[in-house]
Amino acid sequence: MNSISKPLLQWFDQYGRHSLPWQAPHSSPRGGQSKPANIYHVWLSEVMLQQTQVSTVIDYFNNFIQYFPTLKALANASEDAVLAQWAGLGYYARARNLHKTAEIITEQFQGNFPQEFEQVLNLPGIGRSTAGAILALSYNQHHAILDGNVKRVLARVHQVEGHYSQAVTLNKLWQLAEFHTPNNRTNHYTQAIMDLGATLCTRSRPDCERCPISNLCAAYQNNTQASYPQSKPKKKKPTRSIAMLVFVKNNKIHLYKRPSKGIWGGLWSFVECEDTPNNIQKAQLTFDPQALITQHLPIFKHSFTHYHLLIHPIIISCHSTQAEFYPPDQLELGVPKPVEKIIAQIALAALAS
DNA sequence: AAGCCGGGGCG
DNA sequence: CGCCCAGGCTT
Repeated sequence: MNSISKPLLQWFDQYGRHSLPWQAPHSSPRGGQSKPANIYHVWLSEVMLQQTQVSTVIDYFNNFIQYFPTLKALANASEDAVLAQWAGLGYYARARNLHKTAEIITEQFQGNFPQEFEQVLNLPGIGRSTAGAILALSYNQHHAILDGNVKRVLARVHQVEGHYSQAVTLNKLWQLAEFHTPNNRTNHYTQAIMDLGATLCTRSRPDCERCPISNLCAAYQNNTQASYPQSKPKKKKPTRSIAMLVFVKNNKIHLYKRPSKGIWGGLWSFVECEDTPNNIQKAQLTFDPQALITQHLPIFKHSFTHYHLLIHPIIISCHSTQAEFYPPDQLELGVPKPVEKIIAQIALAALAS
């Protein structure tokens, strides 16, 4: 069996992505880099890029390193300050683990990012693929990665049967990933196979005519590109309905910090309950017996990977509660996207009145 | 092995 | 509307 690494590396030198914000500047195509990669940047980008597309990450990455220029700065920040810059990116456990890892590295590794695979793998939020990517991209260590791009490329090259949510398929893909990863230029190869997946070997309409490894690709030879990777067995998504109670007092709104476990963990949100009159009344009275509903905003839908959420925002004015209230126009707290949406609507309504 | 965890973009 | 994205953690 032939490795795809040689033609892939050759293609990468000319057509790969060499100027992403987290890549070392002036990385020369062949033979090493004039400047070493900043492992803090590589680590941060790898975490941000988990289940998130490059185009989405770029702005968040640039903003994040403005606020937290170094690993030390990140470790010294509060979790809320980190979450505030992560808000909108999703999968908030990533941000909490990022912050925790910065603290661990500061305390246990004297502030230096570990260079041993097992140590990196043990850090929270870093699994097998991310650990391999960090060490390969930063130090040219010989490790395989297996992200969405690599899975798709290898599934096509080898016509791998089954979906990678099944352990058998995943193991096969890891074996193939390790087989193809070369001993030399592992850093460039790692970038190259991701670039190939992102720019040519795309999910729909792959550009096989420009692909440097089409002569090694079983799917191309058999014209079965559309059948790989095989699609995931689908399941129906349930729908839930909640009310978000926007308690207002002196032009400020009440928010509470959600528990780290569960949806929007660690972010700040409105009091919520099941969207029924009884539950709403109960929640309202519990918060403040004197509270009065002043407005119902239209119900809108927010979808997750595994369920749909119908959100019914209700504006409630109150007076006699001791709870914390915050000025909506200068929040320094991370809030979920739907909360941000509701706050924007309130601001508009206030402007109109 | 399966479920959970966001938000956006695309066909 | 369904699918997937530079996945990892929990159950």
